[in-house]
Amino acid sequence: MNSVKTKRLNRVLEVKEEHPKKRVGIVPDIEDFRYVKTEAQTSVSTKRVPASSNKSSSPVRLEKKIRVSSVVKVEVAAPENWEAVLEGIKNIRLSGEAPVDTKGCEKAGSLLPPKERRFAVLISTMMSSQTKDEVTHAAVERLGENGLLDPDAIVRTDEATLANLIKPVGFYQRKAQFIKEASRICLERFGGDIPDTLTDLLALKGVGPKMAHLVMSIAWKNTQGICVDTHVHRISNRLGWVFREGTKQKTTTPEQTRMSLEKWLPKDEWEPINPLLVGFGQTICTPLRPKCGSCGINTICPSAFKEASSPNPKQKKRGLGRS
DNA sequence: TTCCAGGGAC
DNA sequence: GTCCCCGGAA
Repeated sequence: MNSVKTKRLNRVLEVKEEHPKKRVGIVPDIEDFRYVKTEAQTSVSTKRVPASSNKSSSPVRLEKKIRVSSVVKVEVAAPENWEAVLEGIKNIRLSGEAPVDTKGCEKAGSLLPPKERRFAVLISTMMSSQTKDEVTHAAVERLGENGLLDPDAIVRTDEATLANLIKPVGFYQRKAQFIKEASRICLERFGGDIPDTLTDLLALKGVGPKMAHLVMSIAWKNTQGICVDTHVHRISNRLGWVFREGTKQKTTTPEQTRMSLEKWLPKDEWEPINPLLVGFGQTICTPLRPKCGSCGINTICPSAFKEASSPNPKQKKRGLGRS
């Protein structure tokens, strides 16, 4: 067991040594955009830029600005028992079906040639947030039937038509707009293919860290980071797997969770951890009233029965009126 | 009726 | 950090 820890530390040290800490490029079109080769921390912000020199009628334009900054990875010991916990969750997942198992994005365009398949994965991913997998899948099918799993065709389709086609997916109007714009960028800057780096994916509106990592994994088979969604975020905290930088406090955002997890979780677990925890979160480790009683790791989980089936203690006030 | 999810805009 | 987008689930 000591060997495990040693191995882990060696691994981390390795990362530390190869850390180049260099700026390697500036992406055109986006002002003041710098990134480093070693992705480690991603922040996304928007910036106001004058739309054009002299059009008083047009408002300022917003550019999405991404900065991937490097941080020195420190030696972080893996959580006690993490292997047993992970193993336990894997066993739980083997014995039951979870919605995530009847997948979505992974299967998108699986019959298509590589480039077309990648595009289908991107579009599928962009549509999938807050949307059941079956609904996303159906929308992808509908696009395919209409010859619209193709950036060129999408660019030539008007937004309302596109929105109508994908309609049952969540936020379809907004997504139609983002998908059209992403298609244009794929054509203009990537020869009709999808971006193959995290940074370029993040530059697409409608693609945030969660989806960007998912696309890198699925479309390019090149896992750059952990795809952290609400389930991974919640469960990692319940397990005591993640902490805010330099503290022992829980993380408060999925991005903090991602960085904290990546510090110690072996890389070959990065891709499978998402479907694993998502399914676990859908069936057992639910946001509200987790089913600790029937959870196979309730003897080793630090949060077992801690927030059990008591009535929702949340008393966060919503905006009750106007001021 | 309220809550919730990724991401954008502010 | 807060609201908004849609619609389904609690």
